[in-house]
Amino acid sequence: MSTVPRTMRADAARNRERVLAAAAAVFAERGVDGSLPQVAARAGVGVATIYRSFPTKVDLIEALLADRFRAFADRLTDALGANDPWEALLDVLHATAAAQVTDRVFGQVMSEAFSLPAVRAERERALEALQQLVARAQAAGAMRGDVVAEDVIVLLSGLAASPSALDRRGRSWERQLALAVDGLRAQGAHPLPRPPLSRRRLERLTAELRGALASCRRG
Amino acid sequence: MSTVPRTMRADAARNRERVLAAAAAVFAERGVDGSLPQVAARAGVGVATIYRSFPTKVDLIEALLADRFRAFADRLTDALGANDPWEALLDVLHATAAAQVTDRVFGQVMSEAFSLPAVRAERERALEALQQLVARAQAAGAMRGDVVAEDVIVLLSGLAASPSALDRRGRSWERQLALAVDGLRAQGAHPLPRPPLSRRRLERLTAELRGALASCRRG
DNA sequence: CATCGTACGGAACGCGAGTTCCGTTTCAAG
DNA sequence: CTTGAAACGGAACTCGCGTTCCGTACGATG
Repeated sequence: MSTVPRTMRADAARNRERVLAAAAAVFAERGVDGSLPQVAARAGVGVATIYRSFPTKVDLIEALLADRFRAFADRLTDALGANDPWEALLDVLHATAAAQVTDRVFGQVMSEAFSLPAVRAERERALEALQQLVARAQAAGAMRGDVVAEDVIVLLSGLAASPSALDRRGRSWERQLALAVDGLRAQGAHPLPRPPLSRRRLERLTAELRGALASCRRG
Repeated sequence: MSTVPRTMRADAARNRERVLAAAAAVFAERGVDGSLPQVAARAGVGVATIYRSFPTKVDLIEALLADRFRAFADRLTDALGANDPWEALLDVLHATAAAQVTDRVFGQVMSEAFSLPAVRAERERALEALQQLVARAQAAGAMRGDVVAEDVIVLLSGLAASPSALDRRGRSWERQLALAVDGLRAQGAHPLPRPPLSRRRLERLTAELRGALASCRRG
């Protein structure tokens, strides 16, 4: 009867990192449509090696997304300590949009995989910080009073999915963000029709938006 | 030597219409991810029958999209005759967003396939009418002066790709549209960074956005 | 250095897509 | 009604995906 080794073998650990790095690059460029053969080739590894660390493609993507959502939540939490909550919110929106443009899979996840189990904890943390930040920006009089955190999430999702998100060089997503931000200001706001998407409904809708990840689970 | 028949056979014409109707339904619901087996089943027809009218899947989709873009261009052209250009623009935006929510493939095409050859003519017509309408709304003082027609297209694309577009029942896309529209008003506008996407670059970016249609061409 | 078992790469599997082939059916002209 | 061509449906082909299998190689232990 052999003892169970407590640590991974050296080559296994090394390959796990290689796979993660390659996956980050491939999914950043191609989004969830990036394929495991592509990841394996980029990592200089066989496909089966991926499966030794990640049971399915979705697990691999979730591992990457957890990081992105954690950074998002961290930015929001940090912003809560700022003097000017509105300006702090704008900074977070800019930084997050920039991350979405750089990382296509993160841009997609905002609208597609918002409900992935692995990112649930970070998503909750992010939403709660965002709610507080929105409330403070509204209390400061800079932000219109009739928007909620979910509206901001939907806004970011749309921004990431629009053509301007692909314009890395021209950065025209900054222009679209500025346009959208002007719609969030208290100054000159017109009443909004319809109630906002509830958090629960937002999760349900994002779960069915685009079949890419869902069909992975099926197959 | 036989004479070439000038008209289609009766059953062929009937099946062509059935295929178009089924394709409209399937692609409206599933977007470009709808499959030809689904269309064939819905039309009560074999897959090969589709290919007798449409050489490839993309040709079938383009046939549907030409209609949608024509309606878009028509709405814009009609709006040019209105008394209040700003209100007329808002009506067009609302009607178009509603069409995108109802027809998922039309929503996707705004952001994915703006550059399809078959819709080129209608797209040009739509853009030119939109440019005029924007100019008039700006001249009337209701619309901010630093936006261009391409900004509006990008805005619609983002709206169609956001989770709120799936909320058919709650119609929360109307809320997001109202939010975006407030960003287009002259009142309280803040200067925009970056130049807008040029029409050419917009076409190029939408051509590569999401590989769904592009990969059809490849395969 | 020997050896045991973990981790390896690449071939193979199943699936569903878009597309094509082919024997059969159906339309319509004579 | 006959008959030839056009159109039919569904099987079959190719492709790439996610996933699994298996003989081989190599890192860790004594």
